[in-house]
Amino acid sequence: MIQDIAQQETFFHSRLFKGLSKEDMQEVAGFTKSKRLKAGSYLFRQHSKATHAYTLISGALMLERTSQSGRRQVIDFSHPGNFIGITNNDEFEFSVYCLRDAHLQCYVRNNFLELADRNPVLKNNIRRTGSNVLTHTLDQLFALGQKKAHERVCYLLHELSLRQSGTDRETIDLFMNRQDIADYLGLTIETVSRAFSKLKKDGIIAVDSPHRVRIVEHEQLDTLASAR
Amino acid sequence: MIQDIAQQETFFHSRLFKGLSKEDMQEVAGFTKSKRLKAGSYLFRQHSKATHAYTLISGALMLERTSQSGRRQVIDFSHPGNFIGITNNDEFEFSVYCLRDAHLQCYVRNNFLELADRNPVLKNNIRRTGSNVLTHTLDQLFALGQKKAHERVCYLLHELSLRQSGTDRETIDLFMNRQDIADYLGLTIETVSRAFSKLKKDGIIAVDSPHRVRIVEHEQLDTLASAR
DNA sequence: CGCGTTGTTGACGAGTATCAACTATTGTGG
DNA sequence: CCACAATAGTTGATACTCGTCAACAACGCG
Repeated sequence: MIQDIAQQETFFHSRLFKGLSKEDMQEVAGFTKSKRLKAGSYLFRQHSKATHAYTLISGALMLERTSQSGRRQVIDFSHPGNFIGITNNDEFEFSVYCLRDAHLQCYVRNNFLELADRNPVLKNNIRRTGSNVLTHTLDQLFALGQKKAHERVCYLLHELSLRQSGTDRETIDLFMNRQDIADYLGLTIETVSRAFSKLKKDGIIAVDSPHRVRIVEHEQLDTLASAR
Repeated sequence: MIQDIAQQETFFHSRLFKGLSKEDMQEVAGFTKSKRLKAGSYLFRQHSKATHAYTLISGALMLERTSQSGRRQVIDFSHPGNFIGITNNDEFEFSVYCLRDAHLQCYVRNNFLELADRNPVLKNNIRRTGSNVLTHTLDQLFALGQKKAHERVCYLLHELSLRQSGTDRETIDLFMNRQDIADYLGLTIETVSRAFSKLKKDGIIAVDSPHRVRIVEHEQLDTLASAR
């Protein structure tokens, strides 16, 4: 119950709707549906028609892209509050996989865009969200092109630390597995594992369990994350 | 003179203005200026105000991004016909450097966006162009994350082959230097050089001069370009 | 023609992938 | 709730790729 209120807050305070009036929000509510998604299923697939857009209320998602030869590149991980499905194309350019049982707000794309046409605030918010996708991808590009394995892992931990909800920036909940991390950072699972071991040995992080990591030396982690 | 006609053609047949009426084009012309840029100078810098947008008529540009630590990631190379400066943000997320004396069409951003608001065709074209930037970046991400040095070089050659104007898909004009290629592919100049040598030895390309390469085995090149 | 810049090649070492064995964790049925 | 199996993660040995440093070659320009 307390969690449900927190979830609603996440919805209304999402960057996407920041600055919208009560009336606007009611119109949004008119073409919005709630959706539950089980971990292990897909929200939508690469190349499917982009009929809807989504806000993640709770749970965790993963954006991935598969090449012709079947190899996967993980593009991003989604936290509550994130907006998914803003695409300039009519088709999605990636698949969205559910890592943890999720609750989403689901908007009809055409209604959404139409409202955005009339509402400069929303329009601007959407534009900025889209821009952030590109900025993020460019940062990732830099990480893959320039950084070493353990620096890439720091980059991920730094990102997760900033984005996860709640006030605790130290304890990081790794809701993805090692293969997902590897495919995100352009590494193998073994190298990712070794990177964690190295960071642990150097006293920068503490690994409580494979999916629960604490940042011990935040500054050193940040330095490594933005190295090169 | 003949070249000038060709350049005009490039402007009017640009994907950006595809499907626009004569009247629309006249309005576009109203807030459009011609601009010449010397090789070695910047069209605009990262973080500068995005007041204008551009179409490249002739010459060659390079999109790059610099990290806090001063390291450079080349994002893309621009050919005649390409649209530059579509950004969701108010600031540019990258710098644009002129590799070869360029002729550009230069639009006032606000007028441009305002017309786009009224004109669904143009709006759609802009949206698609923006989408292509993301798609391209995602492809590059995949290349950096998954491919080997010589495969990345093939990926670049394949791209250049597809995009360069003219009918000759075999002879490739490398208007950037080895450092630019290295920073685009996340490699060092030595590795890039060795990759060219290997492809030459394997009979896939012929290197007429450092900036002039012929594709001998197109199929093999494509296979390597899309490997993994 | 000499000089600076750009590109190539070689030797070597650091870093990452691969293969394999092992350990920890999670899930399932009794 | 436990035992066991299946899955996920870690560690070690080794090979290969790529980066680094250094020398050399080719090109462009005054």
